[in-house]
Amino acid sequence: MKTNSKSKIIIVDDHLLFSQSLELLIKSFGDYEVIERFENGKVFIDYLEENPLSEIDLILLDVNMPVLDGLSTMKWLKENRPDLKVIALSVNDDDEIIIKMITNGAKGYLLKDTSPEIFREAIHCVIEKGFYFTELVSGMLINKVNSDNRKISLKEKEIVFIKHACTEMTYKEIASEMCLSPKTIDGYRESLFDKLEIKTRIGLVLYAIKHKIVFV
Amino acid sequence: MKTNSKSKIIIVDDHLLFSQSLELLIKSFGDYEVIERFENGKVFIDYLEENPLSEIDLILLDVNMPVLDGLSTMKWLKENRPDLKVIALSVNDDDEIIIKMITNGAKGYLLKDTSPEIFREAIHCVIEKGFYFTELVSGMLINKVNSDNRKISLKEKEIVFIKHACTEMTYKEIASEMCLSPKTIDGYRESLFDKLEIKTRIGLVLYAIKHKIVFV
DNA sequence: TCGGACAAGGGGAAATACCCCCTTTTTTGT
DNA sequence: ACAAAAAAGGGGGTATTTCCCCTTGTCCGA
Repeated sequence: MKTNSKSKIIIVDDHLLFSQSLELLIKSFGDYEVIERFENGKVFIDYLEENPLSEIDLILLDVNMPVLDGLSTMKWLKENRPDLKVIALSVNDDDEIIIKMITNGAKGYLLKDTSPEIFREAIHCVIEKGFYFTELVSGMLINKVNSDNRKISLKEKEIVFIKHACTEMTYKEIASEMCLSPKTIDGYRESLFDKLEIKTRIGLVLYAIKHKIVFV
Repeated sequence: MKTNSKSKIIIVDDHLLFSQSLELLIKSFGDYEVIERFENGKVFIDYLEENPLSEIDLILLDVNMPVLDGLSTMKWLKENRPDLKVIALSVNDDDEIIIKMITNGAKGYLLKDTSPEIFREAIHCVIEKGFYFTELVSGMLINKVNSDNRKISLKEKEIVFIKHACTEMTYKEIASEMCLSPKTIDGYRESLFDKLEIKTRIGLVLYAIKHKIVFV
């Protein structure tokens, strides 16, 4: 039956203007229909759990959303519904997040300034062939597998310390806040300086902001 | 003739998916037509200069764009075409930028997660009555006029110093970089701490990033 | 000629950065 | 199952940097 019925698409995006408009754009292509729209990952997952048998050919998933964001949603899908095909949509071309979305199973990653023609081709491609990657994304994948293998993994305590370090508290104050001796805090500091290749607390703050450990 | 012809709208947004989709949404309302779309302020202004007589009822202006952003475009419009009505569209509800867009003549400010119904009402309102402000924006305006009158103005040297302070250089190194005595730098530091109500260099870094003096 | 900005400096307390050291628990490899 | 190896927490001491207050001169515009 699939050959003569339209492909079923779901949109998950908190920008209502965008998601409703996008539905119209997709409709105008003629080959697809938007069966549902959700404004964050949470309500989308709720829907999937209540309707496990609903037929879905493609999911258009926004990366930046409140409540449950694109990456977390992607992780849930990888775990629970790896059968579903997802194209991630985003305004930013941040290396990290693109890699993460793809390693968690996204079949495509499009920026929102993509032209409607390419968008249409990507939808077609993913539904028919299973994937679609732009040059931007392919290039990034090649770069990443070649170079960035030494992954810096931060432990929970370190993250907490970094967040505190991004305030005007002194280390002593941070220590008492975290119920640890100032010496332990000094140990965290030193090992982080070493690990992150920085020399001052300023460097730590810049690192934290760049890697979205803290928000400004 | 205006009463029985559709209102003419222009969209300026670099997200092609959004802008093309939005055109469809606006068309679906029935009362409006999108006569042009541009992907940044620069090409839009070029168009205005070449077609100074084109009839435009409303401009939907994205705030975050490459080449020439929403605010700069708004300033140009205030200077050169104050007759044109603009609704600013944005994903972020940053106080500063909202205030700036409005003080530069925007007749409305909508977040992109606005519902299509409110969007439609806003368009209607601005074309007919001249303005439309959501509660978010009104509340912000009231807050701002009441509280934030003391403007913090930074001098060029101070800006340069702040940029250097947002690196791992010591104050001594900054001094030699700026060809000043460490003690002069110390003076800059102290007066800034005072002015910006901060207590540590960390606070200065956070301030600089928050106010986009430096970028991460 | 007064005030105010800018530049420079002295002295000192506090915080930060950088050493080398120790014990206890947890994890891991085989 | 057991030893080896990390990881987590704490300690002493020192050098450097940051932070703070207070003074001196100069130049410039009102």
